[in-house]
Amino acid sequence: MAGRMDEFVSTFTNRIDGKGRVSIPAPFREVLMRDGFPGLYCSPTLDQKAVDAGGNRFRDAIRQSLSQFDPFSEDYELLSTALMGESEILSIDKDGRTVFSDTIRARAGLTDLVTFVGQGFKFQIWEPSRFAAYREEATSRVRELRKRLGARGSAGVPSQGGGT
Amino acid sequence: MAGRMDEFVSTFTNRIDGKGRVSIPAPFREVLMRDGFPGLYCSPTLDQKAVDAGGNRFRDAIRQSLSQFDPFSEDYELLSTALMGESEILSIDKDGRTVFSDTIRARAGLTDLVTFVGQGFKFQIWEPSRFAAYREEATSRVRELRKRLGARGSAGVPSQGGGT
DNA sequence: GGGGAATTCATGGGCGTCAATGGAATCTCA
DNA sequence: TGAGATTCCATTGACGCCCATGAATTCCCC
Repeated sequence: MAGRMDEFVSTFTNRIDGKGRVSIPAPFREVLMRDGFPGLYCSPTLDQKAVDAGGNRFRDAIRQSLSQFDPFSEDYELLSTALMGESEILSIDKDGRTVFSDTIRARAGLTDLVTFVGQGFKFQIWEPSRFAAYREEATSRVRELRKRLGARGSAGVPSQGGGT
Repeated sequence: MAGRMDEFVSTFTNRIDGKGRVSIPAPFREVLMRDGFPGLYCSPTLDQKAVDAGGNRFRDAIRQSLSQFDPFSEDYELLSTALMGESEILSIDKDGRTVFSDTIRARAGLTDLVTFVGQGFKFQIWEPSRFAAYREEATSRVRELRKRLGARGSAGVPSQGGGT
């Protein structure tokens, strides 16, 4: 897989060892390195049992959305609690591994395997079987969406088979 | 945990010992150190049973928000009384611990555990179970807010499509 | 073109360091 | 002088760092 990428692409599944360590997929490490964030910024995926992660670019997106609120407004309180309070900054060791906190493990329902799903400026962390189910659903929904759009002759949704 | 951060992020819960001492989470100490404030600036959270805390940046934000009011207005009186009058500056010992005043303990309803919630330029001090409830509420309200704004971006970022 | 060497990565284990916590010792002010 | 507070140590458990293994891939040279 060619490097030189500044976005998280593709899906990888790695093992959590006895000490709780997981290797972050090398291509993702490359992106993070390039991004410059000294670690891994993690934030819960609001409507899925998963966790979003990334570097500066991801973090800035969150901060930016907060910045439009008055620092002492109730909205800021709520958002900063939900977004920053629930976020975590994980460190990445010299071997490219990290240790997920209990909170993150619980949130994503992780046991001994983790699936990393590239999503451009961020990636997601899933429990493998849960992700498989989600992907199934997503795929069928896209299929259905295409059918709807196709009926109107739209070129909006590109065709392509299921996936990995 | 990767340092080099200039904002309070994530949530930590520490124990108050028999003498009233609590360790301030190391990452937060790091931020305070960087901020330069010699201690911990504490001010009551206006609409919650909790306490806001931070360094220079936090204190400046309070002043800034006060400055938007006419210094002789009743609003100014009320706010400055609530924000500045009720503020306290706590010291941090060599081991990174502080001792909360009775006022603060009462205001947040603290007993033997404290939860520190990062919120960017400040963090909040909560009694753990009380925070758990608030977090629930915050999360669901953000979810609904996000739905209302119809924002895309599974980053959980409302508006501004935190995308590429 | 093929076989082997060198690389890249994921993974495991041992160990030193640091943070959180508890307790003792010292200090201070009424 | 005594209660509360501040500084100094000690313990323990978590985390970061280094090295080893092994599999899969790439590179290179004959």
